Amino acid sequence: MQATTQRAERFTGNTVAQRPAIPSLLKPTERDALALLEQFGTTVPVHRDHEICGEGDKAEYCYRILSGCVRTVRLMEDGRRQIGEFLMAGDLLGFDALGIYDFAAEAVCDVVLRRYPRRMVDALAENNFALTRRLRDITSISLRMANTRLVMLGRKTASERIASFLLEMLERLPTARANVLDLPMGRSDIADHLGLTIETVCRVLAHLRREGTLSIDRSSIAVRDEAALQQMASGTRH
Amino acid sequence: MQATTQRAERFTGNTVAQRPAIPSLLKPTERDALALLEQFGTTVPVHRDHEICGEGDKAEYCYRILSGCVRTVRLMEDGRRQIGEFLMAGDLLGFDALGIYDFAAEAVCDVVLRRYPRRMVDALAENNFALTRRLRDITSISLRMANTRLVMLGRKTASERIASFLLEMLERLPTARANVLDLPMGRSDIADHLGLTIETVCRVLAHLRREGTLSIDRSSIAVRDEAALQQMASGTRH
DNA sequence: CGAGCACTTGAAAGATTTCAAGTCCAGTGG
DNA sequence: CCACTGGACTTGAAATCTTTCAAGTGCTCG
Repeated sequence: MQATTQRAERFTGNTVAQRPAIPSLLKPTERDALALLEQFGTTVPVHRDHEICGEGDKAEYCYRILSGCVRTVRLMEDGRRQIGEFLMAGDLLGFDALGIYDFAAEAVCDVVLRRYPRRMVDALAENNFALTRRLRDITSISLRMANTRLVMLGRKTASERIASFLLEMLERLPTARANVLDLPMGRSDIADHLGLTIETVCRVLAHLRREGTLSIDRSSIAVRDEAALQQMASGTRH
Repeated sequence: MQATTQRAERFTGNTVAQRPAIPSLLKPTERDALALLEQFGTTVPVHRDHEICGEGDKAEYCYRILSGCVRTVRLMEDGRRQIGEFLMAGDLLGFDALGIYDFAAEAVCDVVLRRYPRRMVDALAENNFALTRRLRDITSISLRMANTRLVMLGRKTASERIASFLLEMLERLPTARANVLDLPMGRSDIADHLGLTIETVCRVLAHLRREGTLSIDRSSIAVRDEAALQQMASGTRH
C-alpha cells in the first residue's frame, strides 16, 4: 500500500520558525504546560509518504507537527486500511500513546516535526501537575474526536461523511481561506479515513460540484455553499 | 461520556474473573490508585433502560459498574443511534470525561453502580501522582479501544463485525463460561453498536447457526467453533 | 513523447437496508 | 389454567446504496 515507507531516524538540530498555533484545544497555546518540553525537542523533516512511527512500535517519541499533514494508519491483514485522523500544523502526535503506538503515522506531504523523547515527557510530568493534567486532557480530546468518528463511520451515509469531512477541513486546515480548501491528502486517503472507496469519494464530490455546492480543481476545493454542506453533514438534506 | 473498558476489580478484591485489555501496559500495582476513591463512593442501583447520565451533561460523577451491563449512546438529530460500547462488571465509566459527557449512558439491564463525585477524583488526583497517572492510562486505554472500533466500523463487513463482537463478549462477559454467552443486550443494541440494522444482525447470526459455528437460543449463544469465528473476524473466511 | 499516477466516470455486481410478514415467548388478565 | 397481547426476534423479497470492475482523462515528470 505504501510504496516507500521509511523511518525518520535522522534528526537535524535545525530550528524552524514556529508558526502561530491555531486556537484549538489540541494545539499548544502561549503559556502552555507543554512549553516545558521545548528544550528537549528536536526538529525533524519527513518526506511525503515516509513513515514517522510504526503501529505497535515502542512509543519513544511524541511529536508536534510544525508544518504539513500527517495521517495515522491501521492496516488489516489483507491490506484494508483505516486512517484514524489527519494531523495539521500545531497538532500533537503520540502524546496519548500508552507504551506502544496504536497507529502508524505517515507524512501525507513533506512535513516538519518537532520531536520530544517520551522519557522526558514522563519525567517532567511526574513533577509537574499542570503538565500531567495537560497530557490527560490531550488524551481526552483525542478520545472525544475518535468517538465522533465512531458515529460517522457507524451511522452516516457516504454523502454525510464527505460533507462532515469537508467542514472539518474547513475548520482545521491552516490554509483554508475564503472557503477554499487545498487538501494535502489524496482521494484514496480520504476514502480510507471515511470508510468508503475512492470511487465513492469521487462520485459524491462530483455530485456536489454539479449541484453547485463545490468547485473542484484536483486538490483544490472551493466551498460555495457551506450551509448546504452543513445540512448534508447532519442528514437534513441529500 | 467516555466509557472506559478496563477492569478495576483488584482494588476491592472482588472475585470477578478479569482479563485486562492490555495486560503488559496496565502494570497492576499492589493497591490500585483508584482505591483512594472508595471512601467517597456511593452505591447506586439503576433499572433497565434508565439513563445514568445524559450526553452533554456536566460530568459530575464517575462510575464503576458493580454488576449488570451499561451502554454508552449517541443520537443523531433524526434518531439514528450509535452505541459506543458496552460496559460490564468491573468496567469504569466517566473517568475519561472532560467537563461534559461525550455519550449518554443507559442501563442495558438492571445494574448496580459505584458512584464517585468528580470533584473528589480531581482533588485527589492533584496530590497523588499515581492516581493522575492512572486516570491518564484509563483514558489512553479507552482511546485505544475506540480506535479499534474505528477500523471495525470503517473497514469490516457485517459478518466480520458480528464475529469480532462475539469474540469480544466471550472475553469480557463475566458469565461467559464454557463458550456460552448470555448476552445482556438485545439485537437492536448490537446493531447500533456495530453500525448495522437489526435484521442484518439476525441474518448473520442465523447464518452462523446454520453453519454450525453457533447455537442460538434467544439471548443465549453458544460458540461451537471459536476458530471459525476468529477467522471470520479477521476476514480470513466468510 | 511516453509512462505512471491520480482522479473520473459508467455499468454491473453485491452487500445491506427497507418494507412487510410472520414466529415465539413472557407476562397479564379472564 | 389458558388465551391474549406486546415486544423481541426472524425471515423473505424488493429496493437502495456502495463497491467492484473496467475504461478513460489529464497531468507531471523524465
